[in-house]
Amino acid sequence: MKIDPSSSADLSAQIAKAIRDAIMSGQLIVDERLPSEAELAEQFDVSRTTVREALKRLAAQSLIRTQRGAFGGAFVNRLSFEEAYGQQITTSTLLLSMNHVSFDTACEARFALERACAPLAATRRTADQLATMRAEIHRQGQDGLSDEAFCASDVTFHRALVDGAHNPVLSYQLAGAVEGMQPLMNMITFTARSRAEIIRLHNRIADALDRRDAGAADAGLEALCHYTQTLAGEVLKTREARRAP
Amino acid sequence: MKIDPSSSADLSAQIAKAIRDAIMSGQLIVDERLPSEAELAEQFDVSRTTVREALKRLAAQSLIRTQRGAFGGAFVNRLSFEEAYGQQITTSTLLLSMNHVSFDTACEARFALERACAPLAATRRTADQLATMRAEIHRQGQDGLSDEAFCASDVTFHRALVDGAHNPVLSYQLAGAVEGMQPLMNMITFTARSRAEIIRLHNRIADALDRRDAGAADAGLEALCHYTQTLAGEVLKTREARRAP
DNA sequence: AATTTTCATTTGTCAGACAATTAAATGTCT
DNA sequence: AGACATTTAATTGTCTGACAAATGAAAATT
Repeated sequence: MKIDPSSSADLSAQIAKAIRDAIMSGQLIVDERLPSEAELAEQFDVSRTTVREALKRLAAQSLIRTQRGAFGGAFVNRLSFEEAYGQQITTSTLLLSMNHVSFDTACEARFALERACAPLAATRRTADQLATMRAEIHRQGQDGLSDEAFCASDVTFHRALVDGAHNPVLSYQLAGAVEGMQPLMNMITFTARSRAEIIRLHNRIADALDRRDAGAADAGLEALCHYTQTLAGEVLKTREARRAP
Repeated sequence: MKIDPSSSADLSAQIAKAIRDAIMSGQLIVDERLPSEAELAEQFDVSRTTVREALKRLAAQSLIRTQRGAFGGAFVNRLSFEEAYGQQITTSTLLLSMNHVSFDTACEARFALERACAPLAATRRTADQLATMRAEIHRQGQDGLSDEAFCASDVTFHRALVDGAHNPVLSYQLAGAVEGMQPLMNMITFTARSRAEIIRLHNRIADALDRRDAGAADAGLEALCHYTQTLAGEVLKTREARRAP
């Protein structure tokens, strides 16, 4: 492996890219041990410091893991769904918060994706997922629940719905869409009346999945999407009125 | 900011987490300059080396960018859709290839998500997206096209469809689903007959979007999903028969 | 045979140095 | 005064050399 010294990029970035490419192309396979830092430093003709910075970049993407001690080293990491969820959520959250994505756009995307899961969930959902959804609906009706806790319960409810499709790839993709929206959802103040309406729609969706009725589940999600956007629209209108009376 | 020395994790990982949390919670805003490496080293009571490794971790996630020279430093980066696409694709690709995700599962997820875009694309697609789709269909019919080139054109076609929904959040999410599947799609050998059938279905979808007929577009995608899975099933069956005759 | 000790290897951290870059500050000339 | 060249200070990028900490293998001991 060699590095282009004429490139303007940092050496550590170039080395990270070279190793990343090797992993993605299959030249380095899962659990394979990379050469030691000292060996890599020699191969790339850079200092150990630079190699280490490159390895930290890869570790940040969960592409490698490191272990100290003799027979330790850096190993190609099997990217787990668990780790991938985390990264998806981090990226999605920041993407939404940093790019002035409107509530409507994010909401539309989230529910469009969630509705894609509905037919599969109607067919495949187990008693387990249904129980989670019912439990969260119950929690959402409790008195003294903060808006944050209500939103968190909402996320759990929807993740159970998505998991009902029993497709890990869908669950992974939806993790970003559902959890990434939480900060935006947290901006809404949920009145007792709006909570009641959301709970009603949640029940409608849970009932539909209970009956394995894909069409009804989809309609319930559509209604929930519409209601959420209406709610957000009202909150926004109120705020603007308060700012410029 | 302080660091827990009793924790087992690397100092650089802890520092990276502390800064990442500050960014995600809004304590550090976009384009804000972080303290210099020397200052951070003093604040966290570690060496500059360790701080640098932490910053490289954050840079790998596109959370910060660095600039040399006086008045340079590390700045909180506005995560662009562009950068997020890239990370999504990297993560999705590795996730699929490293976890023995079956073709059917990946295919199901991809088309479920894509069908979520269809109704929006039928309403909002511009002439631009339609032109891209038609052009790619034309390319797909050319003689002497390699399987890889055919797949690449397929990706472009589907991304145009997704972009037709004119929802950047959807486009971002689908980038992972569509492009992450490319290595799996590349494993299929496309015969002249199967290419013709795929082109027929692509035309059917493009026609539906042309007419702004959401139902027909959805049906076309469903048919394409089914055909793709059939095709993959046959390829798999052939390979197994060859391995154990 | 089981246990303890030693040892070599490897990553994690540190201190100090210098190169490269860059924008501001300063100086110089017209 | 304004345009241009030079200096300067701050900051990241890289290197060197060192030591600590962890860890599994091998050797020594019981």
